[in-house]
Amino acid sequence: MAQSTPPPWLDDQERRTWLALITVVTMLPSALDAQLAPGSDINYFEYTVMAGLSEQPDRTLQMKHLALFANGSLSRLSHAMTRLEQRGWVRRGKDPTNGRLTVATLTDEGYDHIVSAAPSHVSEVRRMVFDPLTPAQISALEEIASRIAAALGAPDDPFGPIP
Amino acid sequence: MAQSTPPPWLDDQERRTWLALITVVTMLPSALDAQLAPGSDINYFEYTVMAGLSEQPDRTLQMKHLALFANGSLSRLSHAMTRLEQRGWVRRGKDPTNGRLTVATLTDEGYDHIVSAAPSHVSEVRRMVFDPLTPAQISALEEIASRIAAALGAPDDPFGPIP
DNA sequence: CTTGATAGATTGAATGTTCAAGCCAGACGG
DNA sequence: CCGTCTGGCTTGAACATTCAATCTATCAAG
Repeated sequence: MAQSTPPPWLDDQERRTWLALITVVTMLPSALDAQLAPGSDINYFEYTVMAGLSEQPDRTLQMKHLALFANGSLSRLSHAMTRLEQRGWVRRGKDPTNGRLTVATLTDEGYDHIVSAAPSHVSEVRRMVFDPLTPAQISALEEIASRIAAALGAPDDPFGPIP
Repeated sequence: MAQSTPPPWLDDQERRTWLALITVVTMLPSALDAQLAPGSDINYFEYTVMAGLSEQPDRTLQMKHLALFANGSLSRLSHAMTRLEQRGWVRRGKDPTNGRLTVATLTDEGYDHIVSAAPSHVSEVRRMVFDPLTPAQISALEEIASRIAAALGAPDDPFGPIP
């Protein structure tokens, strides 16, 4: 009985799709950084961190959950926090209820800064991603990206279980 | 007459889509690197460079075109070539017909190496991207990613005009 | 010719990310 | 209690990428 072995190479359709996807995957991050840096002096990862905090009660979140939300390692977040802390946009402190947890807080200055950075950032996202797509394609993209994200091992809820 | 101003914020649907897309965009590169590094000692960018060369006549291409194909800057490529050259997988030389062009060539050792790295790489791409999707979704993704890539300013033909 | 301008490519310094090691507080078992 | 273990976080060094400066070969103009 012939074992059905997984098809080894990509066919033409898959090849074209892969090429287009990988182009987006490599160009989108630099495009986001390029838009944020001139006016706001932050990169996209730092933007995500601050935006994540701004939506939390007390604009505060534990490092671990923040890292998960921003799709980054704890180490990367820690370094980023050091930079943001030096600029006074963010603050770290021990969780009073549990001394081994660290919580990150967005300062007022940080809040002002992210609020001023947001509009042009959002409109750039819109221009690059949503404007070129039809409503049906946007809906299709949600499902497609979710499936790939799942195959990559992404957690279902970006904030994870917050006890 | 009310000017139709561009909608400032993302609605729920767009938000979910953006979240899923950005998760893919941030996780896919590290997943590709993680798969390649252990067995092959290269990152995805270096893989793309060598794979691109392997498909050219004489396994040779000019630096500029190679950079375009690999979605990277000339500087990034130059640094990568230095690393690959030190391992003997690639070679640089001046184009005899035009002394200010540099051509990159994949060596036999480089060819062997990329050939041995390819199967597991491709099957990982398949597992992460194509297996989770239906044929209709793959086809939709091609169009969607192409449109976004165009909005990001990607050239139509990844090899560009090669004179 | 000679000069200037420009495209292709390289280089080194600055910046950001990853990786591995280490630190500290609390939980757990004796 | 006391020691060990573990999870959360930080740190510094190694590595890759970006950015700006530089170099070189060609081309165009005078």
